[in-house]
Amino acid sequence: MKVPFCVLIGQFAYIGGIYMVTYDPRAIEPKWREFWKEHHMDEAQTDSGRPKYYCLDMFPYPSGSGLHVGHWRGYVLSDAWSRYKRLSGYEVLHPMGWDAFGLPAENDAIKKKLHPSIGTARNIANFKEQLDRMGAMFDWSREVNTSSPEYYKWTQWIFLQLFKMGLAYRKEMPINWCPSCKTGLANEEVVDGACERCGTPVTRRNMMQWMLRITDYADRLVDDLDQLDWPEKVKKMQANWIGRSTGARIRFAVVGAEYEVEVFTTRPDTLYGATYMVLAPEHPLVQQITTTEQLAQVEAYVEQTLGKSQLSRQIIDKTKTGVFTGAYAVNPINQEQIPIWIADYVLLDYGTGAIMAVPAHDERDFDFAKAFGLQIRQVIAPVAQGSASDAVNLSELTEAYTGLGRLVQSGAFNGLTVEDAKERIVSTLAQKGIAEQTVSYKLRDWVFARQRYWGEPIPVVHCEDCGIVPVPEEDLPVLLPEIEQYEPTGTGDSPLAAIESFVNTTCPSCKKPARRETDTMPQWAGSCWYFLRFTDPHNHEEPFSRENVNYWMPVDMYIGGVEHAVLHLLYARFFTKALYDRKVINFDEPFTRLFNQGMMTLNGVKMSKSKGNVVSPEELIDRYGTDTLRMYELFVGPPEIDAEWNPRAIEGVYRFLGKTYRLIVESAPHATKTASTQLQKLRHRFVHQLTERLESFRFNTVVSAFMEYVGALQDISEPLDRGTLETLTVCLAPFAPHLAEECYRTLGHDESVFARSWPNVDPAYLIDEEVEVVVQVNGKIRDRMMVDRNSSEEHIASRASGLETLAAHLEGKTIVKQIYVPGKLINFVVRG
RNA sequence: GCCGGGGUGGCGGAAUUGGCAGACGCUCUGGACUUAAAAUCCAGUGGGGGGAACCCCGUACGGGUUCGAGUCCCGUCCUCGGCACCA
Repeated sequence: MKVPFCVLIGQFAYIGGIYMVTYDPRAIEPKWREFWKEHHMDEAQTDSGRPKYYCLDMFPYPSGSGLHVGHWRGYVLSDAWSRYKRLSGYEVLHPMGWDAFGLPAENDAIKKKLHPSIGTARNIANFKEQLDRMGAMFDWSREVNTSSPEYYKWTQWIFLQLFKMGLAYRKEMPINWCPSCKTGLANEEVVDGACERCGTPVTRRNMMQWMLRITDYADRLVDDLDQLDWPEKVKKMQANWIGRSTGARIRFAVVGAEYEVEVFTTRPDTLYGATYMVLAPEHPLVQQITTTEQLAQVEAYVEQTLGKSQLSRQIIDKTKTGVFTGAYAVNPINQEQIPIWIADYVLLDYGTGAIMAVPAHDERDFDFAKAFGLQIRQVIAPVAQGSASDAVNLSELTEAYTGLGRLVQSGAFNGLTVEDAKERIVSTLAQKGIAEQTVSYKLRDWVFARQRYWGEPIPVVHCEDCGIVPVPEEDLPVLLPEIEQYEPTGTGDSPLAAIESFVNTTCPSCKKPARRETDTMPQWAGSCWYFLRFTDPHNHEEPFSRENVNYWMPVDMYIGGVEHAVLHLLYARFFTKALYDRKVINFDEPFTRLFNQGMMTLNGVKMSKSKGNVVSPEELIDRYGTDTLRMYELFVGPPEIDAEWNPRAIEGVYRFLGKTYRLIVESAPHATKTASTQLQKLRHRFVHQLTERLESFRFNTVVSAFMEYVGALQDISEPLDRGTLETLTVCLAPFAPHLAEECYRTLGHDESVFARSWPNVDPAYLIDEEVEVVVQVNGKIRDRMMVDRNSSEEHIASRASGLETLAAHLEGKTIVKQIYVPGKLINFVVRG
């Protein structure tokens, strides 16, 4: 077999006797990454005079498995957007860092018997190299690492501010406990009753816990969502999570005792229909009101409930169980005596942990009443639609009626609408001091402590005399000790509790011996404020200077996965609001705009190392180059939608870039100075369309716009002009930056293509003198014709109706109507 | 159960305000170049009918509004997320 004669000379290949331009990304890409680095092009300046733009990626947890093409999606998006913003005249801050504390590093360390900081450092180095090959414009001079003492010193500082504001407190309470991770969890970390991280069903465990009073901010966290340019879906998820509902607290006296049972209800209008009450089994009143006859049964039931996991209590089995306490309460509206039950469908930590049960108008109460033969009394009658009277329809209920209507069997309140009755009944009771309007939330305070090693030590000291004493700010950071044994103890104590040299200290206040807090902060702590640190990452005096933080913040564009819709994004908003209240910063929302990129799937499943379906970028880069992979990631589908990896389709993008490169390089030597009208029109239309698609984040169609334009340029026989070639090059720069730099030099420039600015559109070129008008009969297209842009409707109608192609459709019929959409369409409506 | 997103060729997807459905890419077929291949280029590619010009059907399904519906309204099915005994 003969070896073909092929020599590469720069960008030209000599193949079989002719010179051909070849696109060889391997020869192009590394040198431009060097060039950008050398010229510090990725670093954001505060004194450039350009308006600031802060574009942020959700920083990664540096896992051992590295990046796959799914991770690329968000990073490519943010990089293309950042570069576009830069070309559009902004000074762009686009930093990157590491969310480096957390369980996987710790578990991995235990397995490999290697300190977590070592594995973490190695993973970070690997991630950084991978990100580097992406050609992304990250400002590495601002890199942060949440597990470094220089960083977590300030995480601890922020904790102290929260403590001083009364937002951090300790409380003994049952918390979610993951038996596998051997640590407490926040509510947000429990998914379907199981640990979000490892899937083990969580149990309840009574523990003294550090808590953050996020519920104090519930109203602001939900109200301020309105001002954010976020996906509606995410805003709704947060609002649902916070779960604000307005209702009333009503107190019922217990018969023959001094106790009162307070309930929360959103339906005070149904008070006459309350036929029994239910307390959560853990409710403190249970022991006091239970009669001796019922004691054994009640105690057994309480024990049974406490033994149930959250999973089986709330998710698997919703059949109603419960026990009568033997006690009765007095309904304050009609003095009726109703039995008090306990049942596990009432949760201790929502509302007051007790309810008035209205089986006729609540599905759960209905099920319970049916199961235990309790009375069901209808007090709301649906009002037939269109009926003006308040005619009632009192039929036997087969299910709870939860709709609107008017009150019946409700004494003086009969006939009122549900809405009116809610107010009237509460105000009636309020006058006697036994009820008031109130608001309840699903959001709970945040369990802010983990019993693990690899996290920020909580900077407080326990002193026998002074109680809980914060570590003085000047003594921060409280360093995580270098230790040999960091296995979780499982006893509820952190591994730090076993380190005498760490635990034993002196009280900052009275100087007597004292013990350090040994719990660490949850993984979310560091990510609650990293976006602030990026604005001033090397500050040793404070977490950030006011000047810098207020200059760059808030983040203008935040890009990341939707999996953080509630957790991280809610916590970060809470920290921001608290710091705003502490007057540390002058804004109270961190992320003005949020974009959630879709996942990358393979065989319909989310790409992940554990599922064994990852596609690694490395070999793709070797084969096609970074620019091709970048553009493919954008082309694969709408950026917010999950996309299936298609190994074939990347070829198309590669072909396109090769074509583009050849077009520019081959045309450059004989590019004309001036452009024909045709080329001008093509160019301005292209830029117009491109910009529009870009601004609306339709990146997949951005790539098509390039393909169409380059295709059109190839079809043109005349030589291309400089303006066309340069515009195309500049426009390509955000997406295929290496290729754009290369082409820009070929076009004779010495400086970076990013010194240019995004091209303007001259609207004059968007208008055609001749336009195509679609000709329809009864809405069906029968022909099209070219007409002068300024033609009158009469002219167009007469020309169109005379078209040969229309004859058959108009013959023997009368035109009863004519619709004309200027410059677009004429439609004849015919009859007969 | 509740809340949200989505259903368009063989495939990924376009169609921004109701106005040419299927842009762009992949796949496949044919052709050019080549001793041959790769690469590249050209043509075709929703279904059906016809020799042809053309005609009919077609955006999950069933209705409706409209001169005109992928787009708006009502109902149904499927699918993917989120929440889930939150009173």
